[in-house]
Amino acid sequence: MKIVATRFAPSPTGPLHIGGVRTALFNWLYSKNKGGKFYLRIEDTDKERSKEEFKNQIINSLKWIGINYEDIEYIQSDKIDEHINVANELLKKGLAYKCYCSNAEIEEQKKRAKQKKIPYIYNRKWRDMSENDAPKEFNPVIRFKSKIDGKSILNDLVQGTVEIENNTIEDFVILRADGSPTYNLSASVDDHLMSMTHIIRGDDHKINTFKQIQIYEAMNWKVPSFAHIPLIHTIEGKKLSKRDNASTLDDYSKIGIMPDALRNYLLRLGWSFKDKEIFDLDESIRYFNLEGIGKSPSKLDVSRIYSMNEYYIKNIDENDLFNQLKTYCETFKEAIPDLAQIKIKNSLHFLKNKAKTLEDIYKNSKFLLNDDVKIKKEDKKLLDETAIKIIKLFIDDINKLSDFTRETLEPIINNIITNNKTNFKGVGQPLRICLTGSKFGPGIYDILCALGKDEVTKRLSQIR
RNA sequence: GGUCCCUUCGUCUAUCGGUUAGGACACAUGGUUUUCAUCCAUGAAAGAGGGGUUCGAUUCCCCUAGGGACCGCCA
Repeated sequence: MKIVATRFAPSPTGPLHIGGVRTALFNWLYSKNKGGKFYLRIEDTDKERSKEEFKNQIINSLKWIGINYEDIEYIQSDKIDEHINVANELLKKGLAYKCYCSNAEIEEQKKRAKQKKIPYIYNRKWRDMSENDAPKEFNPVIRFKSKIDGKSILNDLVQGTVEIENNTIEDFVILRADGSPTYNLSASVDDHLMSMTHIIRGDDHKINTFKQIQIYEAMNWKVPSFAHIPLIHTIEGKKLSKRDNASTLDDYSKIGIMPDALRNYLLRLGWSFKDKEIFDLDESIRYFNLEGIGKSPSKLDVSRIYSMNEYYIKNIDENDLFNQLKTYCETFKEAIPDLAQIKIKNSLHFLKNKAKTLEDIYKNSKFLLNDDVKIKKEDKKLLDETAIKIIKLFIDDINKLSDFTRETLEPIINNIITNNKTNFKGVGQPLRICLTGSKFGPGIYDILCALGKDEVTKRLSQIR
């Protein structure tokens, strides 16, 4: 039994978006589930548009979400010579041919087809023409001699049996006029060279698959299994593209979405395992299969990403959460000062209760991060005479306290409430504003205890 | 226009001929929490339409409608 090998083969012509990440995830999970290998191959044969920065973005995205690939980094352009050799071999075998049609000629045919409203397909003009008739002025392209009669059948692992009439597939170009290989050639040669057993990719590749299978067969190579997964659609129902906003992993990491949460979300988008919603990493690998992939495209729902992230915030180990928060703050906000680290770590149990993202936790913990409290004008109005009076009473009361805990603070606040004929809000709100600079935030006892007696006294004393 | 694919609550989905069509997110209401949120409970919410096959169809088949992908010397 051959070991399962899958790959993710993006082209570095734009940032990797969330749909591509899901394709990578499915490939990775499938191979891990089978105890196989997973590779990354950078398809950079479009020299014009391929950029180093995109390649790095792709690699960083995979790293961030935890998809690790085999060490060997495949760069498609390294193998161009081998692609060309295969083209020449096909030529020699009579399974490919030189086509001397000019661009203008092809364009003209396309235009005519459009006018007549008939589908354009290259007319195979040079398929059987002699090279003696070839014009000398320009270089030919090499076209693959595609099957004309009958139909081809693809036993797709997701889509089932897909049939297509062979005459709808044209004699596609495998070598350009400048001698460089095209996608369908390069991809099949590379997949063969890399011994891929399963090719899992977006179903926008389905037609390519019929072309590529023909190359495999022409070369007498073993044809891998194919699985075409439905694309992810935008909320408008269109194919997700690089231009859509909130589509790269960076867009999510910068708002404080955690990799595991996004991985879990992406896994459940278009794939299911009974009613199970939460899959930790091990479970993802253990349960992943191709049978669970649905056939219809699914829409990206950001609110589910948030709620998944919220679930992870509330349920993962707090040390883990803290480390992720620390990295997040360093990267996107401000580094957490050493002194504040322990305070925040100890306060995580309540800070995270109000958070859907790491950014929310950061905002909730701002009052611990720096000690100068800025009070907004509108909030300042709430600090009227009675409020100030209550704060002063509170300072006096806690002064006597040796123990600064919820248990000792509760009676103090309750006393102030009764003595001043007010309610909890009447005490809690001014305290909160003075201590944190905000009307909203963690519970008042949580704030008090997290800051400690000295800091509370200090902050409250500045108010007048 | 041609080829191929898809169609269950708003969204992601469960159901492998017999269910009061289930769950999750979002939404609404109520409760807990002496703010906000969390949490808990409850509720509203779906088989595109039409034909078959069958004792019985969401499930199998066909047609229609709607949606999508592809149709490059891009990948």
